[in-house]
Amino acid sequence: MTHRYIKELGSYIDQEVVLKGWLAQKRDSKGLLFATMRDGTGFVQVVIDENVVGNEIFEQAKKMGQESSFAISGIVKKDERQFGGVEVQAKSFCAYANAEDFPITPKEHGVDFLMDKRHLWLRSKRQWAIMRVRNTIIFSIHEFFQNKGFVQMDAPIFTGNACEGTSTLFETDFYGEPAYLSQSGQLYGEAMAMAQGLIYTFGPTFRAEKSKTRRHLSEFWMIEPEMAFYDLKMDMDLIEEFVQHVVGRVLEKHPLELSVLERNTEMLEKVKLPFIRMKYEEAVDIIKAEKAVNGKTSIQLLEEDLKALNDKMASLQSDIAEREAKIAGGTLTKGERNFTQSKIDQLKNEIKDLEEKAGNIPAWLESARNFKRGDDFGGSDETVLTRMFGQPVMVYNWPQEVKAFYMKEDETDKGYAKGVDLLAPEGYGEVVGGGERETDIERLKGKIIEHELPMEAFEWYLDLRKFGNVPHSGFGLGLERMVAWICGLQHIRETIPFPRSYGRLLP
RNA sequence: UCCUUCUUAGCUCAGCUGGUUAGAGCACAUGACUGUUAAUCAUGGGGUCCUUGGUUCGAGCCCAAGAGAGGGAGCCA
Repeated sequence: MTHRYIKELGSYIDQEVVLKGWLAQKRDSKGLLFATMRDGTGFVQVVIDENVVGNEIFEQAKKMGQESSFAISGIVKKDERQFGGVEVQAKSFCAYANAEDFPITPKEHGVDFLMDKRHLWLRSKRQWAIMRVRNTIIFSIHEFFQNKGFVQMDAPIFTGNACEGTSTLFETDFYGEPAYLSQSGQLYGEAMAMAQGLIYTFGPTFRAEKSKTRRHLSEFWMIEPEMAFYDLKMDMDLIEEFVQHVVGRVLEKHPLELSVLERNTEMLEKVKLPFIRMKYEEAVDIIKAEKAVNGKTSIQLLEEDLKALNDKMASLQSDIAEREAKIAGGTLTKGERNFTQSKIDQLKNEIKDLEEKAGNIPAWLESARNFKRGDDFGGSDETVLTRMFGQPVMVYNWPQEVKAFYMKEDETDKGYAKGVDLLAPEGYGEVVGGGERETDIERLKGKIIEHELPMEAFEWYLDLRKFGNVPHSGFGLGLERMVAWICGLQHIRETIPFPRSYGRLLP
């Protein structure tokens, strides 16, 4: 008999298999033990019957703590009630190592606690599902670009200059000289595109901002394609094809994982070509409620959302009151009382979250009303704009001042840069940012001076314009934001195995 | 950096107007139960109430400072 993985059990119905893995959860009653085994490829319930395996082995199995490692052989049975549709009836059992007092119990835990235990948290079903989806996203990104003949390149991590001159960078000592950890590989990508035509980078990126929000990490992974002979329009066409490809692959390969994550896939099904595209000025009209979408302005929609939140909170409150009355009634069994009590705790937490959300809306309303034309979008503006459509929105032709120095000015739309941001719906914000690059060397020099960047650090970059200058474009994708959006996660920290953020260096 | 909320058992939380020996559930341990899916029953162990200082006859609760965390703003992908 050969070792099989849980994932493949569907093709071994009524056959005997060997499984090796860890104990995710167990329940026992007299002579019968239900153990949920996980082996990395999935989760399956194993039933161990004292009459089958014998008293000694049964006792041994019963003693296993959560996350003990063990192997079994047994018959695969179809059972629609089970996660994955099968269960295994054990014929023999063999322990590898017992585990005691595993800290992550089937109870709810706080984020801080779980982050301290991240090395163990990764084993839980939800984290398992996220990491599987992350893997598919990474693979499908490579697949997309490789199929189109793009060459993957690695940009340096140590750099001598702050590329866009804006963000705070991590400073290190490079043989006595200050060096910075890369915040973007894009300028190097441009150089390589002039050598290979179509390229993409896929590497780590660092930002030293002391941000504590659900959208930020200090270390994250970025994908930056760069294409010679592409203008802004071709860039946008590529972005939407690319995003649709990645989302499509996840939908295709991970229905089970998405259901573990309770992801509403309806929103993902809407990621279809062509995406909504609009110029910055039109987006501003919508944010400022000067223009309605589907008969509603942003302000009306936000006010409706606020009301809906308040209604929801009121209904949860009455739900809690009802359950509390039940407990006070005193007719419940102990089990029912516990269940009701934990339900109440859950509802209270839900209310807390809703209160936080509702608390933000007035500020967002205010910021939408007072939005200053010409400014960059804030987090709330992005949320408001995509909220109007419920699908990804591409905003292009931004005021030059808010975009990086290398963005090309639109000849027919003076003062606007040919940049584009792809905003994901449901509050996930900017997932992709890109645009057509400035080719006029004099203008580039002017911008470098304007942005007060050290000219000598950009000499090599300016060389790219001196030798066979061509129109070219590219974009950058934040991997973790993409994972958060596709998985529908509250927090970006769950999207990467070991997140690094302000105040978090371990584990 | 600013605004805001929080810190009580291994975990999630309750703790009234400042008043006797600080509670619950989960988890854990022992026992009972042959089909469980966070819902069986009984018993048991488990506390630096974040830290420091102050007010008070008396502080988990009030005041001050500090540390850590959550959410938001700014900045960004």
